[in-house]
Amino acid sequence: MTPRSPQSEAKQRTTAILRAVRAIQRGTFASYGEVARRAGLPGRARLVGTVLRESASSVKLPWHRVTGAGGRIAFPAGSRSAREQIRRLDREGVKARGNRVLQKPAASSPRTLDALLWKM
DNA sequence: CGGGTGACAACGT
DNA sequence: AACGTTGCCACCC
Repeated sequence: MTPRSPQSEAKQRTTAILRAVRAIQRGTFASYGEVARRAGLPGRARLVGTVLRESASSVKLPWHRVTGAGGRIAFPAGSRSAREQIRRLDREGVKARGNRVLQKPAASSPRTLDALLWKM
């Protein structure tokens, strides 16, 4: 839909990504790759990271609900950001050990989509 | 145009 | 489980 100027396209991508991130339910989490897919941008996990980094200081987002593949914390272990993310997740009932988020019993299951796609 | 980089992912060893 | 590789994509020099 609509205009196809290079910058407006970039803007649309950003919007789609932010929307996908905001849609992650409290107490759940999703990987960069999954956020990208939900935003209609399969294969652009890195873009998700880029957008989050740029939006960090300008927009309020549940950024802590975005993890690396399989629940891995993307920030360096022990870094300020990593601890902050783990603390925020913990407050929502999502526990982590080391730099890895543990699966939450009933609530979040970021695996379901993959499970369906990959018949696991 | 070419090379380096990064809040990534998948695969192999 | 921990790395190293390769594929990707957008950006910046």
